[in-house]
Amino acid sequence: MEQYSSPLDGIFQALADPTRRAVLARLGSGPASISDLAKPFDMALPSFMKHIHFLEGSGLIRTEKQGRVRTCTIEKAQFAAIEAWMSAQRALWEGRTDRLEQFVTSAENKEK
Amino acid sequence: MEQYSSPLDGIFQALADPTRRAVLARLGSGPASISDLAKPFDMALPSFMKHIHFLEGSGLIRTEKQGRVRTCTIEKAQFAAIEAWMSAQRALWEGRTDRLEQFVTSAENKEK
DNA sequence: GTGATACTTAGCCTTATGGAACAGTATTCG
DNA sequence: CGAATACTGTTCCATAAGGCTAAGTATCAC
Repeated sequence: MEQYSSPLDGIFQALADPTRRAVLARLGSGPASISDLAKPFDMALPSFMKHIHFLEGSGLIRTEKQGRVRTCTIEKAQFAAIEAWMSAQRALWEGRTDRLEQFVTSAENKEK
Repeated sequence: MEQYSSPLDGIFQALADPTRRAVLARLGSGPASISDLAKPFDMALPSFMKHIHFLEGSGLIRTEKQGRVRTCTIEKAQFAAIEAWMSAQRALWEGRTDRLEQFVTSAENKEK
């Protein structure tokens, strides 16, 4: 039924893990390499890399490799999707039916 | 059943599924029974119930049974946790180091 | 050129998730 | 009472998530 899922699926899924939220918090204060990001975590590098790939797949970060170092940067624009969903949700329970709500809820309906 | 290191784990995980987001959207305009909520979905009721339990476990909804009908209500207060995390995140990349950021990021650290 | 560094790739394992079916319980209706 | 309604409990299944090792590749430092 839901063959085409919303970007929100990946975004919220990415945020559901404390390791990934911590990475985002770290990247909030500027780009960093994989190994710098991994340092605080008691985790094997390939396991950590899965989190990075997940974050990149959700669009919340962007990565670029130069030489042997891959640098990760936060993708602030993607956070707008969360704000939009939150706004639409609030609009619903505040009984508002404005343009933003119409836009976002119709986008949600297309998920199914 | 669900053991999370932070309430945010459960909240974001709950939001990561389109069925559950649709349920929240529906509940935004007022409480509803399980079967009313389930109607739009092409899904067996026990499967649907898992989503309801998940939402209840995350604190995003509250349910109460009267007679044979269980009524679900959205728990708006829980959405504040998301807003708080978003604010903290924005504060980080805007270079602010105010009280809110201090509070929320220290709460995040306690997750581990 | 050798060795250290910084990822990558590829398996493997365990648990969680999202779905199903089927049977059961408890209310409410006629 | 008996039947329909509204969940609820149980079990099963396939796939994804999150962790691990071990081994591979590509730079960079000397």
